[in-house]
Amino acid sequence: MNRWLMKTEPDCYSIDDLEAKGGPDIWDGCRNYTVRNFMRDQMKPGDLAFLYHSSVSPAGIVGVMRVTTQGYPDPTQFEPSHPAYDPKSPADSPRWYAVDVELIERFPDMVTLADLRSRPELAQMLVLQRGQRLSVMPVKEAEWNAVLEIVRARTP
DNA sequence: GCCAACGTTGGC
DNA sequence: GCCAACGTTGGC
Repeated sequence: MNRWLMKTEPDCYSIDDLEAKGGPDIWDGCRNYTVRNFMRDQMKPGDLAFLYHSSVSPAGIVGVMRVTTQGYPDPTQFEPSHPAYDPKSPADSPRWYAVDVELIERFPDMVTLADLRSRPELAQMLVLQRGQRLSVMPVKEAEWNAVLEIVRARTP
């Protein structure tokens, strides 16, 4: 099982939207080749992912999701009205991929970037690295557990 | 709104 | 295939 961190701007799609869905929803719109490769080649049903809210203050992790599908072609790349429409993506060889995810835990409080940076054991976590912009990135098991420890320590 | 970092594009 | 210009991300 792999572990991931998946970023979204909550103004666009938030944990509230996923919770309101009441089940799996598509994680679409990613237009970066490294992320595409993760989704197409490495993400599997049963993988877990932190749900991260970016471009808000503070930014941070707000919950845990489970991946419910393998990667499959992102339908939004073929929708001219969609902001992430890609007219150059061949229909017979789609360029962009999506997965489905479901919410399995909503944290009582966001684990903010400042919270993460306060933990020496998370110093190497990718989301904390300078210039790191991937919207989907792998998380090491030890890092995963350390984040959950922060959450559990707050929840008697 | 600033700006560092990095990905993508396109001319050559 | 190089690399300068440009665009985007995303924290601050």
